[in-house]
Amino acid sequence: MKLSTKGRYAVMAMADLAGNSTSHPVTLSEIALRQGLPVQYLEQLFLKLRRQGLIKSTRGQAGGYVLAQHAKNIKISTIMAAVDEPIQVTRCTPNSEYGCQGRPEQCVTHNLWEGLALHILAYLNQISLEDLSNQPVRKCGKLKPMRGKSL
Amino acid sequence: MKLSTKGRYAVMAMADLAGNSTSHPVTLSEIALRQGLPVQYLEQLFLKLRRQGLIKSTRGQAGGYVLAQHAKNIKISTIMAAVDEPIQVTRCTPNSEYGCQGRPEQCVTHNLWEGLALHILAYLNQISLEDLSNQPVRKCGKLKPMRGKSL
DNA sequence: ACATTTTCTGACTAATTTAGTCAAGATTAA
DNA sequence: TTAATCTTGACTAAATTAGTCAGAAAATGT
Repeated sequence: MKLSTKGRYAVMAMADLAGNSTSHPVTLSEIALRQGLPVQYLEQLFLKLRRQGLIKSTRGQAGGYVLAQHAKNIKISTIMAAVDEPIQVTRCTPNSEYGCQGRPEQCVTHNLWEGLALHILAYLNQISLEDLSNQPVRKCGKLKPMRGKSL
Repeated sequence: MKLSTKGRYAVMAMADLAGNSTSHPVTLSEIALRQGLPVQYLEQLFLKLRRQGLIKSTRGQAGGYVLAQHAKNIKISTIMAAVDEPIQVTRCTPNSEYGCQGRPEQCVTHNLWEGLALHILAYLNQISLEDLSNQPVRKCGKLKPMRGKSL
């Protein structure tokens, strides 16, 4: 059960954008530098984010990217979906070679995985970019779970 | 965010074992047949499950595998861990090339991913093999979320 | 007009992971 | 002994990941 860099980088970059693009557009190289990510990989991701209407771009000098919506309204789940990071815990399609092709007795675990996927989605859908910015800065590695809307 | 077949197959096979090994050991080929999984792949998985003390094996004729503990006490999270299916949503190690190497300001998303991992683990840790067996049989594809301890 | 900065886009690729297969041995029961 | 079964490591084809490369297009400053 892994999260690929695609999803992780996208959220990192969007969080950066949320915090820094308030007055003027932010360039990819700025973000790449601040977050320590490869620029040319970000280009790919931002293309998708723009096509999904999450960000707006300005070309040329003094250009860059800005959020297309208020940070409060952009959910983590939306970002993940935009860069093709699906929450995929079952391969129970009608045509799959293995799995429960219409054989309900083989499907004991199906509900388990479906439930897990719903669980994850609900979690990511409840947290917005704004929530990320508002949390207290904390050293990496020394993690204590938060109360309430636990990040 | 994907679940690999390793974790999925392991849970499927263990659930099968829980339901069928009450009176006598169950062979891998039986499980493979019932669940529609490749035998030789299951061998690999069962090796790990045995080494982690989740199942017991008997060799020779009439041999096979049995649960080493009561189904009630075997949590899904334990099975996943046993076959090396870690819940990995961050790569925030001290030596990673990208990520937040001691730079706390770059770590806005860290708590998010840690929280997600905890969330997933809690979910998988709350469900036992017995829970899987006790749920009502239901056609694959027609899924309605359950109440209470939602599978 | 021109140079510079920036986004935009598709094609390509090396490394890793996944999802197995293959082959040979060890152990036990009949 | 023979057949069934687990045990184990080595191997591999295919897919995915995580990028890189190259160049076009657009906007801006001089």
